[in-house]
Amino acid sequence: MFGKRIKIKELLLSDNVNYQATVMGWVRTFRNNQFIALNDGSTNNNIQVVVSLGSLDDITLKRITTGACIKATGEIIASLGKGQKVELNASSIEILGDSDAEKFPLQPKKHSLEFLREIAHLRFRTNTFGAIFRVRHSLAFAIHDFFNKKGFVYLHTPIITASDAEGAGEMFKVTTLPLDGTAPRNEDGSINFKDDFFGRNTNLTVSGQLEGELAAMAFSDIYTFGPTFRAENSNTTRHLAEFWMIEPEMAFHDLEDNMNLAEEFIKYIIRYAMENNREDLEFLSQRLEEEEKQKPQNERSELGLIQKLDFVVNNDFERITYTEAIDILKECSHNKKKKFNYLIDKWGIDLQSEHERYLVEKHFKKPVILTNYPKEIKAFYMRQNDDGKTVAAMDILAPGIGEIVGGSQREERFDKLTERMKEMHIPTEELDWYLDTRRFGACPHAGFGLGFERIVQFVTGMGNIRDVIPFPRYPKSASF
RNA sequence: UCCUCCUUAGCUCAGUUGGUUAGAGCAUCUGACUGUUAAUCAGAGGGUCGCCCGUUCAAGUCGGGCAGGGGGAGCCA
Repeated sequence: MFGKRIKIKELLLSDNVNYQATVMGWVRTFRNNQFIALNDGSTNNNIQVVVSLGSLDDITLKRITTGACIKATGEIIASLGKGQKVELNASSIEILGDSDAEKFPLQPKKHSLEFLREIAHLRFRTNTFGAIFRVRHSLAFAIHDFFNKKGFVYLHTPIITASDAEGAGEMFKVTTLPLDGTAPRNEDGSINFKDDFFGRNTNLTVSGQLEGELAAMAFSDIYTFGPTFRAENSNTTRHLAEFWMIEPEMAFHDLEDNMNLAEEFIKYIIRYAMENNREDLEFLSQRLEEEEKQKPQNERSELGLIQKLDFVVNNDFERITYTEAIDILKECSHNKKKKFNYLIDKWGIDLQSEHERYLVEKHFKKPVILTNYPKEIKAFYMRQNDDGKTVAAMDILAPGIGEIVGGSQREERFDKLTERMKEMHIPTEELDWYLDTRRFGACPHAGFGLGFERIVQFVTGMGNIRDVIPFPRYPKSASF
């Protein structure tokens, strides 16, 4: 049996000393030919492995380099130095994997996030990315935990879909037809998919919502949590071509129920990370603080990362309607002084990110839930309000990130839904299976979608979404 | 896709009005030292200045194009 070792997290958690232990991990630094800072990914903290002078031959000593993988056995003792409570006094050290110091790109120094993105396969071995991906794990776990406790069914919606009418964005095509121009064609010149693998045009999913609604009409409460694909040419710090999305769908919920659940959900998963990843968040908080010091005073955020999360968890989100938001924006001095690139003049326009940021970061200084948008700027499936102008939509806007959740009460009335689909040129025949939910036992229901990487960004304080997913996919980039 | 900035050693960056042999810190290698905390000290190696074209007696430096990257915008989660 090889794996008989103690994880560094467990070892550091206890103050016990004077016992034999074996640790395995990767060398972060090797100081003084004597002190190894060893990390195994279980925690951001390293165990100090002490090699007593003359106890190792020179050849082995030379192989203890940054990045090398080693197994160390010895006695855990109270540290003779400052900076750590306990350390391992090595009686034997075995090199499990060498790491050529001249070639290993990670050095015991600060690297830029841009450089680390180019070596994403190795960046897990840094403090920052170790912390990020442990937090990401905790958030993912907390999501399942939250819904499971509430009796939701975890639904796996298809990744390959035949419908391209979801309207959520450009889609990636899925096909086994040849790309050399010899694919079969219809008379009008378009590709004939009859002989394609699925016998029809298929794409990667942009949302599992429509399928989620089908299941909610049987289980009452379901959620999806899986990868989603958008072929948009988006080059920003908050968009990916492949990202993970959480989409709960609840029967017997109206817009208010929906908002309540979304707010409770966000607070739950943040709280979970704060309770289970304290050290990682403290590290990330410190990292952010140092990054902020580079910025001019007026651009720095008022709260530190942990303070910000504390605040979000302990305060109610602000809830206002689209109409109220327009009034606030129209009357604010920022608008009157013409400081917006897009000035707010009339009801009905879509809010730009500068407006959302103003509301969240300047006006309310907390997460904001915006409701009841004009129907013209929202999707076909959102429930029409009695005013004939708005739909029961809600977006949750978070400081620094912008839109983090988009949701709505769904239009359960068959006639209203099909009418709206026709107005918006959504082919009803292609979504006939979806309309069956309205034909057979329809009920008021609601749901929302939450971009997983966006919440990971929010909790870790990372500015670029490409740094919170292990191997980011975006235009012109699909390495690893 | 649009706007804008950037690209010089393995990494982070200096490099003056265009002018002789392009620098620093860290990393790496060699040696010294040994209870260090990104150890310290001494020495050494390391460059097609992103690529192509142009202006000029002369280009890391000026102009154009291309590529890659950052930030912002749009689309959205």
